[in-house]
Amino acid sequence: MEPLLSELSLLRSRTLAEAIQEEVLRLIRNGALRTGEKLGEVEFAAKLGVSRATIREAFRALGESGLLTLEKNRGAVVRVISPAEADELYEVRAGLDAMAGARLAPLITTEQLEKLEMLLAGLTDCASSCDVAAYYPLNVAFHDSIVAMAGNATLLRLYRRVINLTHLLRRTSFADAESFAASAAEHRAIVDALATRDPLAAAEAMRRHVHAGYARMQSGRRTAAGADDAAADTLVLDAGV
Amino acid sequence: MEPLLSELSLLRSRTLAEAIQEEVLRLIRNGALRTGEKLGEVEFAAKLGVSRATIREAFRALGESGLLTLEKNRGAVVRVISPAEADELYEVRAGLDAMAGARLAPLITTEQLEKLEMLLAGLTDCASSCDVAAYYPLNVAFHDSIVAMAGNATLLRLYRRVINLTHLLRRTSFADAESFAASAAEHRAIVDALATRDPLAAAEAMRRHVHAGYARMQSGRRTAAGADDAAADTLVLDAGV
DNA sequence: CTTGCGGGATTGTCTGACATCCTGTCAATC
DNA sequence: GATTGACAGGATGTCAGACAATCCCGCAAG
Repeated sequence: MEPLLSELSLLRSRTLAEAIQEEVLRLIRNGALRTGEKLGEVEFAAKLGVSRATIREAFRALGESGLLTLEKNRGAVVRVISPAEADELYEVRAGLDAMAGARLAPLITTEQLEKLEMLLAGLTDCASSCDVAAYYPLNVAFHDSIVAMAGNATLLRLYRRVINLTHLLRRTSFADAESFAASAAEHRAIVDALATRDPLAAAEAMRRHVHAGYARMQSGRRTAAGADDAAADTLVLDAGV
Repeated sequence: MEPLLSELSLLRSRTLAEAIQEEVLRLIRNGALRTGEKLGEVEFAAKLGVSRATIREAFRALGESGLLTLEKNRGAVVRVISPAEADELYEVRAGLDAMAGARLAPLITTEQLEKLEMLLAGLTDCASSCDVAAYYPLNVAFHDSIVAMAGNATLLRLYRRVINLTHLLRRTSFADAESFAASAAEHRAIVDALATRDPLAAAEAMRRHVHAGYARMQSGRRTAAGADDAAADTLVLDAGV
């Protein structure tokens, strides 16, 4: 974790606790920290080269954001999300995405449509070459862009919070070209609906995509059950939502 | 063994920082802390009888929750919400309420309907007697109950976060019986729509109510502009949303 | 009026300390 | 053998104090 320190000393505009907060989020996102894992204060402080007080500030913020579970006298663990909570999470996410779609559709500009088309082109490229590793960040950017374009910063904040929580779910990639194609088609449908400028159509396209993606993720996990080895753990990919 | 546990369990399960967090929220809610007010660490630590470290943990969590704005080397201030952000906030709230309504309508039980009817009866009582002080908490309870009944804990968490943010807005009460009546009618419409068990109708009733309530709040503030004296500051009431 | 310059106040961060609580172990007991 | 009790070790909750970096404000100079 030496690279963190060099980065920290360079970023004077951020507080140490904030930097650590982001670092933990990064560690969760890329799978270095896994669900249920315990984060000892002294251990973490030593590893990151900061004091316990700073670590505790970061942990408390992460607890408030829902990424960590803090229990008194028992420390912090990476939050465990039950299947039921995952359902809830994706239902809420579908609702937020639908909101963004409904808001954006009537106001979307041609530049924004072009940007989405560009992202979509990248997505279909990755899909056709089955490059799952490249697909994931593009997919995240695609959805984040739509919500950001909706022009409601409060909505964007909530959306990103929910997205961060979804990173706590063990992500499974779809190896089959079929799922790739379905995901790509849904993305296409979203952009088309936005181009129509019809709020309801855009909202529905978004909602359908999230639900379908979640369903793909669940079926993917179901088929991948048992093959839960180290390779699967380092595989950090989304379900094509 | 119950009596002892009541006090002990509170201290055992709650950390000092968490208690302070709630205390600050309470102070914001009842108007003791006003928007834009600065919270000095040492001052607050002395006032609450805790150390700076604990205060900083609480402040960081509150910053993450959006109630405080933390700027490096500049301290914490109660977040200031611009009119544009207020618009965003209520739009998001309308969306969340609509989600809850849509989810609850098909599954609502008769007991739940009865509870809502009871809350509604209390609301109309307060409305007819123009008891604004009693109206506010009932109103909050009414809406919170609906979202809680929706059975999506994640949604409820997000909803409460948004509601907490709305507490940062200077609330203005409607003195006129007209607004009272409108609010009561909308609540009636919500319960009726839920009783229908039609998701779309319930969602629309919720959404309309939030938007109408926000409009009432804005018009109330507009007419109350200028009469912005101490009495108005201590008046902690909602806009009948 | 603007600019530049202290100096006090506040924040960021660390160290060290101590009481309390949790956890795992091991022996005593039933 | 399972349950209980006691105990040591480690982790957390909270505090006090320290110090550098930074901000803020007033005042003098231009």
